[in-house]
Amino acid sequence: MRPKLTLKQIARELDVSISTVSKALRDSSEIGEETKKKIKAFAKLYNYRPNNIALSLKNRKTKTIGIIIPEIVHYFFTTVISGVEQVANEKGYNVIVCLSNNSFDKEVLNMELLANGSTDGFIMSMAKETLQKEDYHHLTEVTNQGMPLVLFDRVIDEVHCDKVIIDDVIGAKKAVQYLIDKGAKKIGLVSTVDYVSVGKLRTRGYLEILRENNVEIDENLILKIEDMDHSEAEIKDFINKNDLDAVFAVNEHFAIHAIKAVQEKGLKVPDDVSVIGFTDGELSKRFIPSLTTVSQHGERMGAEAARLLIDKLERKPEEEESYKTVIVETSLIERNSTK
Amino acid sequence: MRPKLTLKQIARELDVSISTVSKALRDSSEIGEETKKKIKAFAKLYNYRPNNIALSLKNRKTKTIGIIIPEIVHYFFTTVISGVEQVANEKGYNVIVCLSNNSFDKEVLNMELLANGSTDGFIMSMAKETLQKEDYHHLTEVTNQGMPLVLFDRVIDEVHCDKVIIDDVIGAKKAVQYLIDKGAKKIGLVSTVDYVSVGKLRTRGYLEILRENNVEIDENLILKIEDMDHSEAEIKDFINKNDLDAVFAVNEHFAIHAIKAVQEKGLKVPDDVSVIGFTDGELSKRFIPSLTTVSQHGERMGAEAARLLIDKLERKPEEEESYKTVIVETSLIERNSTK
DNA sequence: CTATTTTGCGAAAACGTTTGAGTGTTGAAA
DNA sequence: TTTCAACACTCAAACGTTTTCGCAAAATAG
Repeated sequence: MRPKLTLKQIARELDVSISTVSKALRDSSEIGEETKKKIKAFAKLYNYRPNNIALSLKNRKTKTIGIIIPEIVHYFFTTVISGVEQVANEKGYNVIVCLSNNSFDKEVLNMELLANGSTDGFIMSMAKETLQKEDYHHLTEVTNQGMPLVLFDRVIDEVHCDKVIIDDVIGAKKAVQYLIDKGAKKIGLVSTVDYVSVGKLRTRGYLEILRENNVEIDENLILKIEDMDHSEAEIKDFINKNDLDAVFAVNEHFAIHAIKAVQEKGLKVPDDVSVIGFTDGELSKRFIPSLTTVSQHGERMGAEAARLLIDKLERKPEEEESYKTVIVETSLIERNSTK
Repeated sequence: MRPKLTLKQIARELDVSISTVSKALRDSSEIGEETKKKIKAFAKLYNYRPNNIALSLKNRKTKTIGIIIPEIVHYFFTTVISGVEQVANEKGYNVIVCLSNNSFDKEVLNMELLANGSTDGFIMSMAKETLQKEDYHHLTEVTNQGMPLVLFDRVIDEVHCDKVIIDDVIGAKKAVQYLIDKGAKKIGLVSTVDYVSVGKLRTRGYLEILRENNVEIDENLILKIEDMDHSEAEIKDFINKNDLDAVFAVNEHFAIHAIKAVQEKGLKVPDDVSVIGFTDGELSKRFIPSLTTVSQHGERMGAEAARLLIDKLERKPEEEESYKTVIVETSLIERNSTK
């Protein structure tokens, strides 16, 4: 076992000072050609690599981006990570992923941990519990310390920072308009409770577009799922009770449960009932019938978020502070669950 | 903007020395009660948190685990990460995730990056390209430096380290035996090329169990997919050419393509043809028909890997070195793609 | 009232790096 | 011969911690 080589060891070995070694390796003009050559050869031979921790301490930056997401076993978030990673690596940044498991406490803990020197900035999507509590002190805390923060997907107005979101309202409108255009009259909505901002916004899009098309709004056609664990039963019940032409579900999960429920009711998708989901994940592509969905382009969101964060990190201090909100367009992907 | 508080600043503010502050906060008996109280109150008021980077440098350990995986947009890997995360956090460790995108170069780069002080050890699954190249110098490099490494899923014998694998052979045998028990005579295999070790092992299980049951092996019933991008067409062709009772696919992806192909051929799953997959992902659960699969228990694998790694990290230096290979049992999950 | 112990605190080194300032030697110009 | 610049290098401080050691002053013992 050979421990890591340090400048000090090289210096001792070659009988020069530590600074000489450092300067030689950084090709400083202060050091003579002979010495440089010797030191570089030695460093190469023994595969010297500077210690990142020491560099971070010295430079007071880590070249690392922290991502905090509610859960990783979730297609959308992994595509976002993928997008962040690509841009980050391109620009010489590293990525740390932490999970909040949708818990407020763990989110706070993770932020504090990473904020104490581990990362230069944050990209995050807020935990459900945090949204419920409306306690954002940990976010303002880090921004007050001068650490840039980019929020994506689940964002809130109260926190001042860069944001990357999709046009949830427009996305929902696109979907429902599409159903209306196909002749649907009774369009059901399967959404989440309102403190989940995406649920709220998509619901708004649904309501707005119905109004714009002069379709009367029937509260009975709107289902708001509180508890994910019982979503299947609730959706089944909802589908059975109502006689729908079409269903707009705010996520994949709800969409396929709706399809199952329709099929179990003895009806066909898309012949009797059309179903549209939100989020373009594995399931949507592979399910049979494959799902027509509003695609969120997670990878693009991640890339945008990374770009925003790195811009902030590399901004000259004299430049003026300003916060942007980037809206990544959604697109409707037609597949076989609608006709 | 208020920058992070340091010991030095507290010391200056309260007119004591840095060491006094440090000791007071660590509740050393060297410091008088009065002074301790004063310093602690100040630190609490201004929310002092020690700088992790400085601590890492001082202690020469980071309390961070690096995970390197081929891709993150992949259910199995995310479950593993989830498992690692749980155990790591329990034991006070942080997790850094890096992606190799199945590229050898990126894998090497990531390892070097993380090895230079960022992490105390590695948990990884090797990139496909690395397996092809059979170049493991980056792995031996880090282990030589005394950094513990735990390999999971895609492992190789040449590297000496802890490993977490599933009993691929036994898993495959379980699946195929199940098909035989159900009366299948002509059982097709959809596998990968042999340098992907899991493909090789699952193929071996298939062959062994056929032999044990005195079923003659027909090479025509074995398909080895080289190029994932053309897997769909290849599988379709394979299904059309052969008149099978059942199909054993080495992953979800292949399994659902097999189901599609069977259906497009005008046959029914599971009535005419049974299909079993490997890996229990979202697709398997939600596909219709839902897939009977061999579950890999990714979360359990991640947890085991984390435990092995942390054991190594916290091992006293005098304890003897030894490498374990933990085999996580697979289990057959019966769903609707077999009868 | 001296001698010794205890108490309370500070100085300094260390982790590995970078960098501005300082130093000694050489060689050439004045 | 003096002066000065150029060269090639070293010193030391800094980043934020922890920890060993040393040293006063106060408290106790004799």
